[in-house]
Amino acid sequence: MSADPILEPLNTAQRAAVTAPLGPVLVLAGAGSGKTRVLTHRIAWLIRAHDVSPHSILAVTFTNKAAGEMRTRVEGLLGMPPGVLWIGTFHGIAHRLLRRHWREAGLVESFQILDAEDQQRLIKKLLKAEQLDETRWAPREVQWFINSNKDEGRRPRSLKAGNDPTRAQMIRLYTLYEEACARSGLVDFAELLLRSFELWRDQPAILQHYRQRFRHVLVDEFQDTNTIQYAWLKLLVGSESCPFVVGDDDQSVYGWRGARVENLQQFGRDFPAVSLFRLEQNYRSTGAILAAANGLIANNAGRLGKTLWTNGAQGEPIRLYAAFNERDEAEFVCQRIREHLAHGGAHRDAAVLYRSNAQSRVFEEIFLSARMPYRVYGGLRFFERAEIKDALAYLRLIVNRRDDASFERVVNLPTRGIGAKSLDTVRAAARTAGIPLWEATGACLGEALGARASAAMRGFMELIERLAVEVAGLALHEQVDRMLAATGLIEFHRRDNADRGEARVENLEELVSAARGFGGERLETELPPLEAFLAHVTLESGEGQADAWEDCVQMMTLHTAKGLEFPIVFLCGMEDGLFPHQRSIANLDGLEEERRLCYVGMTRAMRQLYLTYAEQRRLHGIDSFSQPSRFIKETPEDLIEEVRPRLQVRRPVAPGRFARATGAEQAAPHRHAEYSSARLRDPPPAPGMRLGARVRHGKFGEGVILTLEGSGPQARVQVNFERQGPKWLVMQYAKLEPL
DNA sequence: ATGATGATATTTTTT
DNA sequence: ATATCATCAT
Repeated sequence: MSADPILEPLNTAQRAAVTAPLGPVLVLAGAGSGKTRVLTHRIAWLIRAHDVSPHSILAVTFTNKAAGEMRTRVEGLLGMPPGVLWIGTFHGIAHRLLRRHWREAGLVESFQILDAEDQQRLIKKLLKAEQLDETRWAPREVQWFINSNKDEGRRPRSLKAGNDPTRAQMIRLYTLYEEACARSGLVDFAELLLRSFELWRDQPAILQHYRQRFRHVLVDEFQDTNTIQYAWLKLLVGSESCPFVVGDDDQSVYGWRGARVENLQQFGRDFPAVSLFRLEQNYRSTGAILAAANGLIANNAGRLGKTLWTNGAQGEPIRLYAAFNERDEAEFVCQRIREHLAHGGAHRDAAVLYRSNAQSRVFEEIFLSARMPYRVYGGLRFFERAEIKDALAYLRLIVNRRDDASFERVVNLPTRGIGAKSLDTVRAAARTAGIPLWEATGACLGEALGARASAAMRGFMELIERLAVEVAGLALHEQVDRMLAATGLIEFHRRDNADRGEARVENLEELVSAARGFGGERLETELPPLEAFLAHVTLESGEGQADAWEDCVQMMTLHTAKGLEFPIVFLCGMEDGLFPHQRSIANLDGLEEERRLCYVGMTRAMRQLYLTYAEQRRLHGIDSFSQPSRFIKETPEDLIEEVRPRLQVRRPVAPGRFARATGAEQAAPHRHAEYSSARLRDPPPAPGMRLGARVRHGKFGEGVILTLEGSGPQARVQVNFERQGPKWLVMQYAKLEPL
């Protein structure tokens, strides 16, 4: 047993979980405790020790990356491809089911997947058709209403408006949206899950089949499951199968998009026979980093309880840097990375983590001028680029003429003389007849449409029909290539003389390469290559930037960093209002989720952890002062070493105070001591600016003065705004108006 | 059909 | 500050 590659590399707790008796298992796995390892070794163990057929194992993850990693690692353990074993994301697996059982699920065979952007466009179209004001009915909110109801398993008919007219309208829009999707053969992300749940719920024979097949269901990141995902799992598992779920309540950071941490506790109630395991030994971080993270997360109530520990060294203290402003912050980080490089380190060892994407800008500027190579994660991905989506829309029309979203997108792209009026005619016809735009257009030709418009429309329809015929039987990349030529998309962008045109042509050419490289292996349901490709690109829209493996400083949001690790981590923008974010500060749940996010950030660090904040930060064009993040104060003080204590000289308060500061203050690392010592005895810096006075700000609206510091134009003032909460402002720039 | 203008919002993101 | 987006004018 000692040379056993499956059990030998595991510690006691991991081994206990992997070899747990066949039955429901819940593994609470702390950050860096070998979560994926337990999952993959469990799969290998089932196959080897229990002679379980890979055919009867289903492993579910949230991201394609995690699914891919799991597949590779299982393959490595078994020394062969796991073949029939199903490993995939919730959405990927739901999609697979719907392709197989499209008829029973009430879909059309060639249904296409709508991504978030497509969905919003469709909603906007609906609002316009309904002549609803977009300021009253924000598309984002309609979208949120629809998606969150789907995530909770609710169809429009099961919703009650009560006496709420707003809600009634929302429900109506949800209904209209569903009808539009059905007409067009479109399925959004949430629909994939809900629809496959309903498929099982309403088709006992099909459910029975999968229940019998998947005797072992493994789930990663269980704390991120939403209501419908959990219901789906429960339905599948029934009373016969063995669910093996792994999660960490302390890393639940997706509550805002429907994830239910409570599912962890619920699992215990739904499966009373559960075996519970805790993985608390951490293999990633130093003792100091773990102690800091543990100390911070201890401030959350209602945890399942878990304390990470390590056999390793205590390591270096957590470093705290109080920057003068956001540029100083970025320069400090840059400097520290340089030192790391000077000691022989690599760029990629360092990660800059922040709460919101906007923060990356300053770092980019500073890094650029310092010639520090970096890579920003997140942002637009390849298949989300406008020109790529245009091209895909053509391909989707070739596959499914009823796809209204795609029709609208490209009917006049490149421009072929089909104007808004003609389209309105067609839309009206489609709406009254309840048919797709494509059909409606056919009916309008020569009748409702004038001669010119008819000719243009006919040209468009013939183009699609001709392409569909021409392209049939060609290799996938030739299909794409032919389409690009025939539609004139390439030509269209080539004519765009602005330099973005060139980039777009390149991207379109890249799309052809992507098609050439598309294996289409997966998906047992033998989808035709083009349709498989289209599903693939919306479900796995690919990495943000191609050169992922160059030696660059890594920059990303805290959310994106979840699941990753780096030797050196900089947690930046540690300011109240930014992190925890202003919008989360008000309620306890929101604040606790932010705290977990901070915990996630800290536990990404292997050797060194830096916390930085800026005393003054320009955000949305205005400078404001903020307090250091409460998360800094919640981190045990003895673990923190201030890199450079604040120098009074750098603070633009009253001019008279400038003379004092000398380097001598370096020796006194008194944390935060001077923060709260506001000097309230100063005279009011401007007429009407007193404590408690009401003021108006151009951007923030009205508020009440809480604190005044300093005098003259350099004075700072803290105002509690009705809408945005408390803010520090510089009097000189704030242009406050007394009320 | 294209570009200028002005209003508006600006946490986090996968699929 | 800045990006996006709708509306309007050319």
